[in-house]
Amino acid sequence: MELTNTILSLFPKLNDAKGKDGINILEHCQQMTIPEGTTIFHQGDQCLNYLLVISGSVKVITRAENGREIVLYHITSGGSCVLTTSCLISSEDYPAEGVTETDVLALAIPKPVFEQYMGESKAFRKQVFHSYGDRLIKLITLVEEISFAKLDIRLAKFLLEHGSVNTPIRTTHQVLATELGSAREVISRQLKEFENKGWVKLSRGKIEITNHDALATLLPLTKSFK
Amino acid sequence: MELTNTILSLFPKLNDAKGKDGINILEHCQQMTIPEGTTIFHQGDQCLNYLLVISGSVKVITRAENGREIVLYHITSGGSCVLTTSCLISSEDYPAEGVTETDVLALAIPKPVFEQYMGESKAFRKQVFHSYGDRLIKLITLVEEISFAKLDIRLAKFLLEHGSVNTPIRTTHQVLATELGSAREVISRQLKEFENKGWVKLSRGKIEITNHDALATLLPLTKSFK
DNA sequence: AGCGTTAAGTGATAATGTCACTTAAAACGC
DNA sequence: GCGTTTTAAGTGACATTATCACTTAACGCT
Repeated sequence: MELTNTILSLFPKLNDAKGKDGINILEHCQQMTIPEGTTIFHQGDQCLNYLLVISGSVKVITRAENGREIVLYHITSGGSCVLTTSCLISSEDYPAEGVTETDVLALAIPKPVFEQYMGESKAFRKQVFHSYGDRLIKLITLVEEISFAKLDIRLAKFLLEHGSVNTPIRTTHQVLATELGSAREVISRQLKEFENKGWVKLSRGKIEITNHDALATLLPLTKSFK
Repeated sequence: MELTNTILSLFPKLNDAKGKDGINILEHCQQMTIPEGTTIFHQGDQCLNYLLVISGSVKVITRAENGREIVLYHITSGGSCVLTTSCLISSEDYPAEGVTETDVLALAIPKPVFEQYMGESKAFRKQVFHSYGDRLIKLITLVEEISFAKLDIRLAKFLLEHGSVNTPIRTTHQVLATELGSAREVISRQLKEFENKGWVKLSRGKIEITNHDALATLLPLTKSFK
């Protein structure tokens, strides 16, 4: 079946995730389609499924009292929601909120099935742990960037990762600010500076990169940039 | 045995962590004593054991190129090092460094034993997952605090959590700066302000809280403060 | 074309970080 | 005990980022 192949290419480990009964875990999953803009979890929620994202994107954010937000990470094709997983087990409150950024196709593994396969399939455990490790590393990298990296550098990095000379970035300054944990005005000013230098061209809801190399010279030649 | 009881009181789940052979996981562990100031892991290390901390404290930090550091979290009695665990499985580079802050007594579970019990003991899995969830939540909270909370509030919170009117805090401004991801000068000035208001009394290497309630009024009445 | 909505710009000010120092306290060596 | 070294803390000037209270501009709709 076509979908099954897609799933297996995204989560190769699942292929080997067979229980004692020899039944592949995929037989116990349920597909879900979630429309854009849905809050799939927020602080204090209980969670009854282990979620694997087949297509689309979920952003995980945390919010300050004054309404400022910061994106912690995105869950895209092949990712799983470790935060809800952790809540499957530890049931602590988690201080974050997950919102679909696009329509999302996900695979839901019910809690009892999840627990069964965690015990029975080493491959499945590996899959789950891998996701955890990824998130931890992403979060640590985020802390590092927020604490140490200057905003112009982080902004340049974001622009280069999300656009190029002939593919403009379609987003608002507000979204960028949330993505980088800054304030809209700060982003606007920084972008304006880039524009004054002739590195980008701005218009409402759109940022065009006009000088890729100049932007790239801002970036440090370190681990954090690939 | 006395030590075993200590261990079990710290990690109650381990008591139930028996393999198929009925042998408790504790039989396969090895005790380690690690002197203060030892770097137990740093970026790129491989790790061959799952580490449980029995006594003492390990700080996990990340460092900027310019030498500034920030403490990500501490592993104390009853904690385990999920970062090395994640590297037990996923073997990605982790962007952090672990240093013992005191002499540390730890239990090392060799990788094969770890994997065996992960498969065989639900209790052990719970224990491991719980640690993971804790860390994720701590890191998310840290991101939130760094991004949104003002420094005076974070500093006040730290002071109240680590000292009281008759138990002064013995530490340097530099250590505090690292703990809060700020710069020494900023901490010094902020502390000086507190001193001018009569809330604390400063001397070299020591901070005495003289007005607990005044400090406490800075803190917001939210989730992040208990 | 006019209106409401959303995106972006602006100036003033506050908070925090950075740099290049100075000053002061403790620790060490003899 | 006293000078020397090391470490901790203080200081002023300046850069960066955040916040606030707006204004201006672009777009989508009827």
